[in-house]
Amino acid sequence: MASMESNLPGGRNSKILERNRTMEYTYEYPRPALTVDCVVFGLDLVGKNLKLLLIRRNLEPFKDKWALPGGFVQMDETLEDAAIRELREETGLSNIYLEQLYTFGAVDRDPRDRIVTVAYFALVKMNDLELHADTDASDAAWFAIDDYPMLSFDHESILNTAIVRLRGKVRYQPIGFELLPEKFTLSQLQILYEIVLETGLDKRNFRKKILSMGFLNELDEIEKDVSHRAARLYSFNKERYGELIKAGFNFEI
Amino acid sequence: MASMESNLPGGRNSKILERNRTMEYTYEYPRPALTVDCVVFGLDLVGKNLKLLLIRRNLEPFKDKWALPGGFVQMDETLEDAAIRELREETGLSNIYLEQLYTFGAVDRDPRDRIVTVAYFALVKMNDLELHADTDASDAAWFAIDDYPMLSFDHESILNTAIVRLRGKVRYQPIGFELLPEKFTLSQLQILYEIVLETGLDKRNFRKKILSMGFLNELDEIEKDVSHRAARLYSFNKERYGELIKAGFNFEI
DNA sequence: CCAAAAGTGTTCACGGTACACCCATGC
DNA sequence: GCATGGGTGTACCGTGAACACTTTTGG
Repeated sequence: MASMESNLPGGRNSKILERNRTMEYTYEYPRPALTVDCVVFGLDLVGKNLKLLLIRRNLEPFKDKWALPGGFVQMDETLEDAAIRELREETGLSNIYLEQLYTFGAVDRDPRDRIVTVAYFALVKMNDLELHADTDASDAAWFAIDDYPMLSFDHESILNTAIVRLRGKVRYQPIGFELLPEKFTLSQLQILYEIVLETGLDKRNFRKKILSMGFLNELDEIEKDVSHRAARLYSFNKERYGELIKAGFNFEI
Repeated sequence: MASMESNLPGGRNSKILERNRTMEYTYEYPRPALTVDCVVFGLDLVGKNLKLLLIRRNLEPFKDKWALPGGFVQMDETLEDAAIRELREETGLSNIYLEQLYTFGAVDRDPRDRIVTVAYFALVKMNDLELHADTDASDAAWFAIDDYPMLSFDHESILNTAIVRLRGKVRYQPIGFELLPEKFTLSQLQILYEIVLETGLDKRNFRKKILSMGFLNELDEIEKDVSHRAARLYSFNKERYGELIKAGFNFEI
C-alpha cells in the first residue's frame, strides 16, 4: 500500500519503498483516511417544512449521538458509489438524487485521526420512503430543518453548506422535482419553493411563469381524497427540459 | 496509522488494531491516497484569450508530460493549505484567488494506485506574475485555453469542470476582478466578460449596467502609454460590494 | 490629419409584479 | 350552505436590448 501521484509532497516522510502493480517506483507516506457523508433532504408538504435525515451512531466517538449518514470509502468504489452504498446500508434509501457538495478537510475535524470527508447532498421524495437501518446505524430519523439535535463531528457546518447549496440551486435548476411525488399539483410545487426559499409567492404569477416554461406535462388526472375541489396533477418532463436547455432556455424561479 | 470515522465500511478488510491518540478503538483498512490539483486561470488582455497554467512533470508516470500543478496532502495541513503550498512550490504563485472545485475519485484515474484528488480552481492577475518552478516541477508555462497540450491523468476532465464553473460563476459573482489588475478600464472589464462568456457585449449597455451596480471606484487616474485617448481607471470596491449584498443586491452580468 | 479607442442617451419590447373574485367539491 | 383550496386576467413599471456619433489623444 504505497504510492504517489502527480507530484511529490515536500519530501518529508517520503522514501522509495517498492514497485507497485504497474512496476513504477512509488513512495510511502502517511495518508489521511477518506469518508463520505450525505446530507439528505426531504419535503413535508403537510407540515410545510424541509426535513433532514439523520442516523444515530452506535460506535464511538459520538456514540448514541446523531450524525449525517456516511462512512469510509473502499478501495474499489468511486466516491459516489460509496455514498450510495452508505445510504442504502444506513437508511435503506436507494435511487435518489445525489450530487457532490464539498470536501471537508480540517485537520482536527475528527478527534481520532486525520479524516477527510467528501460530502454529498441528496433529495428524496418522502412519500415513497421506508427507512430501515442496517449495518452500524442503530437508528435513522427525519428532523425538521429548523429543529434538529446536536450533530457529531463538523456535521453542522456540512449541513449549513448543503442548505446554502440547496437554496441557491433550486432557483436555477429543476432539482425541486426530486422532492415531490412524480405527480404533483401546482400548489405543491409552489409550496416547495416557498419552503426552500423561505418566501411567499403569488399564486397567479407562479402558475403563469412555471407553465410558460413548457416542461410540465398536464395529466388527465386530479388529486384524490381531498375535502375540497381536487387539483389537476402535473409531472416534470425531463426530456422536454433537456431540449429547452439545448435551445438556450434558462430556468429560473 | 490506523483509524476509522463516522461509521464502518462494509466490514471487509476491517479489524480492531490498536488504540489511537484519543485511546478509542480504531480499525485498520486500506486508504486511498489523497492529492490536490489546481486549475489556474489567467487573462491575456492583449491576445484576448483565457490562459491556463500547466507544469511539466519530472517524475513517472507521465514524465515530461504536462499536468495541472498539484501533489499530496500532508497529514498536518488542510486541503486548501496543500493547494496553496503546491502552487508556491511548483509555480511560485502566492496570494491568489482559490476555491474548491470538485473531488475526483474514479477508481482508475491514476495508473499506479487508488488516488483521490481534490481539485481547486484559481484565478491570477497575470500582470504581477512571475513563474519559477521549485521542487518537482521542472517547468511551468501558460497556454491558451483553446490550444493546450495533452494532459496527464484525468486532468482534462478536471479542466473542463473548471471551465464550466468559471463560466457559470463569473456571471453572478464578482470573481472576474481576480483576473484583472487592481486598476482597470471599463473596456478591460468588458473584454474579460467577452472572453470568459464567449460572447459580444454592447459597450453602452455594459457600462450602464456595471456602473449602476455601484461597487466600482472611479479613480482620479487614467491609462498610461496608449496611443489613443487614455481611458479612466476603476477599482473594485469589495467593502461596498459586501454592503450591497447584505442589503439584498443581486450581482448578475 | 489620421487612426484608434473612449465616452455618451434614447427608444422599444418584454417580463416581473401587484392585485381580487368566482368555482368546484366534500362534509 | 359553508369551508377550503382551485383556478383565472389585466394594468403598470422597470430592466434589458438595440443602436451611432462625437471626443480625445498620440503618432
